[in-house]
Amino acid sequence: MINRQTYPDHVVEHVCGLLRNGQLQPGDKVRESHLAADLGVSRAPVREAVRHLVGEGLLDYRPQIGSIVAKLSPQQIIDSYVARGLLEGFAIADSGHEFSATAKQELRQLCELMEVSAADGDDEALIDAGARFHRQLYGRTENQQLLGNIERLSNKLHLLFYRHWANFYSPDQIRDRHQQLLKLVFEGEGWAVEQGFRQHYIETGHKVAALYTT
Amino acid sequence: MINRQTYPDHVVEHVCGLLRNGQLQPGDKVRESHLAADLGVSRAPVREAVRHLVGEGLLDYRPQIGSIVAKLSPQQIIDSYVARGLLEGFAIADSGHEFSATAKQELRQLCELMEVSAADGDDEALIDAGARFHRQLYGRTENQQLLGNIERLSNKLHLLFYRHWANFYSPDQIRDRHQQLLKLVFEGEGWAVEQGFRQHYIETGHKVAALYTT
DNA sequence: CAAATGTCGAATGTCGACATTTATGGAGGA
DNA sequence: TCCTCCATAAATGTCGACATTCGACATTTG
Repeated sequence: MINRQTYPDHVVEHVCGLLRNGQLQPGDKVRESHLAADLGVSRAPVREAVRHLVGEGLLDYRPQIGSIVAKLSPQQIIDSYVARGLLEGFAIADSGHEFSATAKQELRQLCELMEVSAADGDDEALIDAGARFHRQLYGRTENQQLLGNIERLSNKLHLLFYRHWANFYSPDQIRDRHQQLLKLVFEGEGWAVEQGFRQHYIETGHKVAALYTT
Repeated sequence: MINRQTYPDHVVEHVCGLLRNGQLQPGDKVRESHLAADLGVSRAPVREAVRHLVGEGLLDYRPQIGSIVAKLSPQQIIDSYVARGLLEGFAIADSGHEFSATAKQELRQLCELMEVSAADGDDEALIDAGARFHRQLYGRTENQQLLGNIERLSNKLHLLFYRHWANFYSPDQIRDRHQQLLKLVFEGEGWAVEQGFRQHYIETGHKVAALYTT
């Protein structure tokens, strides 16, 4: 058995699941005892999982009080997307090797898939295609340190906000925006690539943040 | 009491202290029982502290085996410094407000202080001045998300490698390198600032990594 | 003699219980 | 009616103990 699955991992998965299906929403209290009871384990592994999620930025934690699902302010939302644009843009611009023809083809197909999914109103497929699109790009970096940071941030934003960004643009716009990014990437001008992705995420960040200015 | 000091915090401080004074070195095993015994607490808070340090990247962890002080490969060292240059450069270039005259003055004095400390062979003062120099720069960002990432990375590199970088350059070079960075920052060309800091850390990263190619 | 195997000690993984702190809700008084 | 205070309940913080797993050494076998 290569990767031994310990209890804390299960708990983390469980909480992520609750976040995904909306049973846990930003601001909700996360009670260790409840998680422990639900999963039939003691609080020790649950505490580890919770502390892990706190480290990931998915939960906010205050000693003696407990933890709640992270509730980012509009500014924090923007900041997070800015940071992601910075990291992803650099990762892509910095990854040395060329794209194979099949890799380019795949990425272009993902743009089409996004448009089709959006047109069909299949948010899940759209979001999944988007995630794959971006991961195929930033995943090319050989800088594992960078990759880890990107994935942490990506996962956090995905779990907290994935519900929303499907509705910001028309199917056409979604395809065009991502095709434009691809054009920058394939042309290979580092600085332009970085600027492009920064802008891409700044815009998304502002749109998401606008939903939380109540 | 604003910030309640819990046991795990003490343990984290303790481990960081051991890293600072060299009693813990990369690759050393970190035993929960020993830490618990040394600090007179049970293993529960120790485990939390260890998991926290794992999240910070200071410890490597393998289930059922335990954790060791992170032992970065030369490539990982370079990657980490590249990431830091990326984050710090952007944070500085992106921070909007101008420098006050006193702020500029303070930064220039830190350059001088670094030179003097290096000339005196006072590594501790040199390292401290360097840390303050960089923190005064990147700390100007209002992007808390970014700041958190920078400080995590900064702290990690500091604790793992602070012993070395004092010896890479002559006192003159140290002062000149940092004065050059200041010049870029004060002139305010965003892209040049980012490039400058990236280069600064790439060079440092390669020098540190070279020490670990045994 | 080398390699595989069995055994033992030690460290981690998990548990249940207790101590401490916080939040809640009601009783009492202004 | 509203505020204050206190009592109660519930959640977190910590502890000690047990179960399980890993690593190392001694032993056996080819």
